[in-house]
Amino acid sequence: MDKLVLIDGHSILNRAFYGVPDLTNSEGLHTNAVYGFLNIMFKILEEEKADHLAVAFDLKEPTFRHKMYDAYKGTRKPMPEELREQVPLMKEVLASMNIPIMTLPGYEADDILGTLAKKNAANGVEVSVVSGDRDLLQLADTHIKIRIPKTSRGGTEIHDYYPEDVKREYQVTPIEFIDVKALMGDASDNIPGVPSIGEKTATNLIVAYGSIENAYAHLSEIKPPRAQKALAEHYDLAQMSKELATICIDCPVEFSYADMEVGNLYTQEAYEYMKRLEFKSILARFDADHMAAPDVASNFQVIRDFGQAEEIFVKAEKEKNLGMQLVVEQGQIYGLALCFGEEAVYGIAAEGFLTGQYLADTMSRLVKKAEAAWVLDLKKQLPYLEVEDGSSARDAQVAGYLLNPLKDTYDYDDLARDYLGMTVPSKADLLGKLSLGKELERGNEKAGICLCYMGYIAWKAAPVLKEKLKQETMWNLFLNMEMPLIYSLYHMEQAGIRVEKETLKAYGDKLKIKITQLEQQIYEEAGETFNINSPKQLGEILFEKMQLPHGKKTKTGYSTAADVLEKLAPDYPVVHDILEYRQLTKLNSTYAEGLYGFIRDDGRIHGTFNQTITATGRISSTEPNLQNIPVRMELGREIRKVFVPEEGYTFVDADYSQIELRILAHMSGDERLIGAYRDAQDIHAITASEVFHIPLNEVTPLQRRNAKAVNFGIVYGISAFGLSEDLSISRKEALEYINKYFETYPGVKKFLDGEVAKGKEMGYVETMYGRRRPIPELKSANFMQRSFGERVAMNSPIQGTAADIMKLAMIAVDRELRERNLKSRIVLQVHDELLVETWKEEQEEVTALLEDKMKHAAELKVSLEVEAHSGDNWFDAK
DNA sequence: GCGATCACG
DNA sequence: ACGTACGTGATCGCT
Repeated sequence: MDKLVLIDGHSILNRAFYGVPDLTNSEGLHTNAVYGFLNIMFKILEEEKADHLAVAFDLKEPTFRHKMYDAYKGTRKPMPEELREQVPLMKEVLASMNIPIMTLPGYEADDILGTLAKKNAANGVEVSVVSGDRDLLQLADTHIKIRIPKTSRGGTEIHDYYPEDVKREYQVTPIEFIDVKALMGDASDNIPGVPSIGEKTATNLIVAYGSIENAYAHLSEIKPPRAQKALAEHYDLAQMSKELATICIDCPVEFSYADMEVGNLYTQEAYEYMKRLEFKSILARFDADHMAAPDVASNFQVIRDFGQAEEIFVKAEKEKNLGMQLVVEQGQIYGLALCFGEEAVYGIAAEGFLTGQYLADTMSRLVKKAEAAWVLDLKKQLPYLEVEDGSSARDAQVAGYLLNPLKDTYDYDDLARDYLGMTVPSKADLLGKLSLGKELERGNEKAGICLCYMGYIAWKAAPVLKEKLKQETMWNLFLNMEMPLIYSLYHMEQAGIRVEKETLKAYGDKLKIKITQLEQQIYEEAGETFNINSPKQLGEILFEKMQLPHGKKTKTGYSTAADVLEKLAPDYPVVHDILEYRQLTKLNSTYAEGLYGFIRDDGRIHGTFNQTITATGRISSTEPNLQNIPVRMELGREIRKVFVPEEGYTFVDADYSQIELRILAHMSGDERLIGAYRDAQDIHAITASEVFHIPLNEVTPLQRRNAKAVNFGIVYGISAFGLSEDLSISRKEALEYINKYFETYPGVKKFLDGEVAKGKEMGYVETMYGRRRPIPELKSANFMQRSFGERVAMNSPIQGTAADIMKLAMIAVDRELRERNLKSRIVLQVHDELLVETWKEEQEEVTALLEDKMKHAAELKVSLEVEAHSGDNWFDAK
């Protein structure tokens, strides 16, 4: 079937500009609109499998509409500079892909689109018109689909309109839609409307009469009288507006169907553009066939012979800088990558005399001899190496994370792209879903190439990463915080935490009994059985069948979130039961059953602590997540009783007291807040006392609660809306609290404003230790995204500095435990808390050590306070 | 694969 | 006017 896609150039560019967070390439060019446009275009081309495509643009010169009406578009808002500069760029990029760009003197893009759409549809072509502008809906027809991209959270979704869809949404046909628009006017195009007729009245009139002309013919019947009078007085205006709003479908545009055929989009020229604009995801579309990338892989050598490997190792021993990579999967070693020059790139497979153990030992030896041995994901390789804290090993992925913590992955192909300007095939490109180790074993050539790339890129990117880290003053952070942390995290993972398997099972069984009871009760109360876990089904039962008053709605239906249900719980027993059911099923599936599956034969859970995930510098925990074990609710908290120390050991748990607020006091330098911490017993009460001007001993529990919420809000990047939600008060009241807080602590206000300003100017904010968080959203033209950026600018330096201090404390504690040859070991880190499995004879020493190292991890203008408790399970040690 | 929900700091 | 508190991960249902 013949298919044609027509794009409204300015409109989509505009959409993309406001929908995509600001992007800038290294030359400082703004690129977000072009990027968004291309993504929409590719998405549609793929969806439609269209073979014909063209993009229409407006010209600057006046059109027939201007001749008709002087003010037409005369007062249109000027385009922001960041967008304006992207228009010519967009055209160049389209031209580089041989996509026709259509303009026509005296006409707008709409007219070109209208003409081509109607003409081609009449010839049996299926036409899609892509625009952000709803005016185009008038073009919808049996064979013309209007496609309007909407930017939503996840990305862009495209809404499609055939005539019946227009009717469903606007109650009128596409042709009638013109009349509606003419009656109500359109400020964005400066089309005048009939005074006092708004969208509702206009729609009603056209639904009733079909057109302005026919409505006028039935003038005397028109209700309300206000509309009747308006139409009578302004009929000529309405008619002119209609002419202005009508898209021309027979303008003299000369593009034939054949002119719009899609050729090869992936030209060398286009490739160069995508590279220059740094559109990585789009570059990925240009497969290897279209690129003339230098063939680095021709130097790669896959080694399976012991003698050859030995010769290489002898050479490698003399090298200062190495790139290496030990391939380990499921406890087995499959190979070693080794690189020390452009022509010294080796992938050594574990085979015959080249055993895994031998390769690992060789790697350990080389790490010891080298000045710097760069690898990817050192922590994963440590179990097989004799490499310790202070070694020459450097992790290129962690370096990549410091340079840009917002990325999802730091694989060798990412590093190659970001720091070497090279497009190399990713592991998935080479092997798909196959495992590298297994393919290496099978002798798959591509696995050898993949292995070589790992070593090569680690080696090649190393000096670039080092230089960038130095330039951005993060080299020290890298070398003295992130690299040592790898070992602390590794030790913690190796240690694992003991979990009483049987007790956990019993806990789960207890939950399951109660769950079954509740389930039955809920079915009875609802009068039918359904899946309580399905928000969709639950919403229908509660808010349709049972007719409970609904609160918020989500995109997909009624919200059944806890905060909504809690409001209903006092009045409806079934809601109360559902809330309890939710709580219990959560505990059972995520914690009881979830954790059970992670208990290894040694009776312990060895989770993974990730160092390159968070935007702020915190670590994260997976498989399982040991940083979100319940504590706030009593029943959930019980689960901590199954986390126990080994025989002869006890738990010592130490956590920082309000570390983030203390950091705020220090970083802001606010004298009053610092003063508050000099004799801080209860910081929230002190805040209440100072903000509300009342003696400390007269602070009511409510005032304290409010002050606490404000303190939290400040750390999160305060907004009146957020605070009002949290406290269930009006926005005005929330704003008053905030203003009072800032009057009391002007230094804090100054600091937070300064961070936002710094973020806007530099594009990033930083922690006390120089860790950066880029905030592209701050430059967004979209209010929501920009506001988010502002909150992030206020929060990240605080949350990130707390993370830094905890990392320093962790490293210090771990080192000290080892240096003193103590048996005790850190088993968990939960952001402001360390849990140490402590040899009973060492309890006193370890407690003192923990307090000392944590308190003195940083010297701030206020003291860092640490609370330590001990117990024979995690519940009791809190 | 994604949204809704809910567990933590 | 816009529509939110900051940072995470696991599970479930559903397309």
